[in-house]
Amino acid sequence: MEEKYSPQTVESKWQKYWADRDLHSTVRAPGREGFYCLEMFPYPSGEIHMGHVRNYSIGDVIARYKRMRGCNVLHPMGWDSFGLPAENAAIKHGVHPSEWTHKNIANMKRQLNRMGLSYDWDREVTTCSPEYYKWNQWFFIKMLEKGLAYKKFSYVNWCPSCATVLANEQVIDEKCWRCDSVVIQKKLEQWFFRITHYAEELLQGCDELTGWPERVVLMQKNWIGKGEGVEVDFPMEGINESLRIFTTRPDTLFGVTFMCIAPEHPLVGKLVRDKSGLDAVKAKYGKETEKVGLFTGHHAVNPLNGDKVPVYVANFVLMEYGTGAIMSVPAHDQRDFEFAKKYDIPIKAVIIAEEKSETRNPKSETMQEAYEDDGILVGSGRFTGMKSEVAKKEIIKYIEEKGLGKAIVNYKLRDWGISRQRYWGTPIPVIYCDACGAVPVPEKDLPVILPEDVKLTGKGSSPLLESDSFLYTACPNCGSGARRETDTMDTFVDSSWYFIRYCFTKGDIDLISELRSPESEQRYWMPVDQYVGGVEHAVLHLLYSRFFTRVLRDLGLIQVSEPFRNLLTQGMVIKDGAKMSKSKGNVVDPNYLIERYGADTSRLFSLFAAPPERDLEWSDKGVDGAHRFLNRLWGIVYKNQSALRQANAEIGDRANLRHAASRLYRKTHQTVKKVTNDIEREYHFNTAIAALMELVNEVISFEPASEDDQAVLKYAVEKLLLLLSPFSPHIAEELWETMGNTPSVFERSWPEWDEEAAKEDTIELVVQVNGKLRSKVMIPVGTPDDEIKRLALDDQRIKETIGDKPIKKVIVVKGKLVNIVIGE
RNA sequence: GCCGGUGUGGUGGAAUUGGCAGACGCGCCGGACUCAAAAUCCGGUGAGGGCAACUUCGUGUGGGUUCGACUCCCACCACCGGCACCA
Repeated sequence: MEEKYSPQTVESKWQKYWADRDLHSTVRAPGREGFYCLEMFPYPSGEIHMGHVRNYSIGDVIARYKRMRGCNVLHPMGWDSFGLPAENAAIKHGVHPSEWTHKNIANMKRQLNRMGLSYDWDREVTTCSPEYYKWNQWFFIKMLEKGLAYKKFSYVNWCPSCATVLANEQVIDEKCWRCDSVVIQKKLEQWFFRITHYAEELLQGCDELTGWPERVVLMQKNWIGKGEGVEVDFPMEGINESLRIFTTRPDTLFGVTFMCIAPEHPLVGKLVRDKSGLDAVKAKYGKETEKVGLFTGHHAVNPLNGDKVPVYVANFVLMEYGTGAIMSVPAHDQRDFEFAKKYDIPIKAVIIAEEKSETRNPKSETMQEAYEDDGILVGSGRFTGMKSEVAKKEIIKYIEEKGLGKAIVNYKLRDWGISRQRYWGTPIPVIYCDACGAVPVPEKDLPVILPEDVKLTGKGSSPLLESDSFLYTACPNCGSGARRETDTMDTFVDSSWYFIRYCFTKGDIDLISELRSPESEQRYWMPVDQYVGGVEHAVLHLLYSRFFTRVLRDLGLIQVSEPFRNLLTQGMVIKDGAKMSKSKGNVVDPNYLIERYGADTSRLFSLFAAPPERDLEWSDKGVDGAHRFLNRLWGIVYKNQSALRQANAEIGDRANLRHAASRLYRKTHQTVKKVTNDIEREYHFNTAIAALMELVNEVISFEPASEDDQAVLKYAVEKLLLLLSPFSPHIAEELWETMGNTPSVFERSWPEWDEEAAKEDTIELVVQVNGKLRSKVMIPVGTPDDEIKRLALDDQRIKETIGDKPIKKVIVVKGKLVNIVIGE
């Protein structure tokens, strides 16, 4: 054994050992409890960053811990390898996206292995390989059959100068990221996935996500945005039309004083004569906060009270939500209130607060702002006097009975637009034939291979239009000349089901037969037991995956509805108060860190500096501290190596141990207990590591003087190494072997603790007077309450504090403290 | 605006059920080793007062509940994140 700890030597030795023995590959073991541990796979940008180090260290601790607890652990890794950066590199450097991507994958795989992560590479997934994206295409075709995929016109970001579509991320301050031209919205025909079909189920399913952080579940609920209300038809006066509106506040129906419709509302053409006025409203559509309206000259009739109200076209009414038309109640909606003030429209209060007060119940004429709360109805015909809550139900009932409208549920969730006018993605498997229209590519012709002979210039629209061999084909229906769809799929499609692909080994498998098999591996592994990743995916990826899981379930391919049982969202890595980023120039390069300190130190620090879900403030000095800790541990084993090798494995009668040995023995059990509980309880690795540091401190101050002492020392160090191994696996293996044990440490079980051995025999009893600490008394564990009371009152300092004041009460908290309450 | 989160020493963070606030690490101070420095090791380290024993204050602010509050309740402030004309 070297005197000095050399991470490079130790780490490469054990990485080779693990690889040679295939220690991390997993096979299904029926009868043995499976545990599927998954971290979000990276985009192969070329280099790993500190966010990866943190994410994958967390996942690796969980995987290694669960293995030692006897679980059969599936811990796979792969590459989210379609996407824009590859294409940008091609435009900039002329290198093919495929070449660029595969080079990056090779480099990043080497880096991940250098971190000592326990992945089963036999299941590696690469989304840009035809054997993977073939199934994107297969799912697409099935979804098309089921009506879950469809095509419609939709707005996209369009740069007029580059003549191409931009992803939202490429639009910066409404300008093109490359040429700074103002981006416009262009209407194009796009493919969509009907995620709204599952809106209600995805919302209901949120309640089952008990292993997810509450805030993520909440974000999903808000994103789905369920709104329960009613649709009501307002007949138009003088023309044979009616205006259908949606409202969640039917209790305010009697307060309607005007109506608004969206500029794209179908009735606009019929109602509006003033084209320039309409254009003015359209110009202010969308993001503008200023409210602009145009009176159409027409009126609608409130079917509940017969009121004639003016109809406006307004810039703030969205065509995509509800019916694209609203009833406006200025007295009870702030936005309507502002609009009414601007255009001098009457305000009619129909709800008053339950508690009577001038400020809460201003007159309609003197209102300064809308009263948006619930209350009691006034001036609302037969519903006057009802509480809002009751009135909502009664009015909906009335409307339905009279055939004026119906109760309805709306969601903010929109269908998922998956078309991208980009090259580096999964080709959408559709062929356009003049005679037959849009025809799906038959299953037997899958995959539709992404062609290699494409020049990427960044100019023009979809790059696939450049490849004649790809573009021109025969119609699968009639055989006549046809063209392929040139759009590719959003890369979020790739990541919506990769966790299912991991259930099988890599290669060109027939995924569908595998899934359908009654013996299917997926039945054993799914759902993912622990998913670890950044919170930035709280809605998109995590929602799409939940959607896809349901789609696959309804196709009869999988059995679960929810893909991820437990979710851990780790915080960002921060330096100098900001997220690490190249533009801020505050990045720390993991390669440098690993080269200088080793993987064990890097892992240890990223786990120790903060609990996983919180942001981690980077500290170079903190890394030094973690490194010192491992050095100290190395020193202990080096200094005591012969004693550790030769000592008895068995400890004699505990009662015969001298005080220091007994103390260390107890501390060892306490540490096993604390580390285990900290990992089990929300993965609090930072406090688990702190406990290991405490044990190391104890071991260092322990001087073994007898055989019994040496046995205790050996016992303590062995437990210490087992407990440390998930965090810093290489050094744990090395020292484990040095002590004369057979590798691998990971083939040992996680240590158990003995509750009796962990117990202190004496405790320091805290004595308070009126809640203030006044003295401490050493007492044996198990001292009866009466005795504790007597000891506390007998204490010299307590006697002095109390003096001759009357004792009102004495409170004894078992094993902790005594509080003596005295009078003045 | 709506929803959520977080506020604790010089600093990252502990405090598991309402029971010793500041575990562990960093930094800093002092000491040992050294010609010297680095590394390492040992000791100290919330603030104020006191020679000292000790004592007062102290977990964003203000109130409350309790024998006892970082922890529970009410009101407020600051910062961070998500959504945002959603009818």
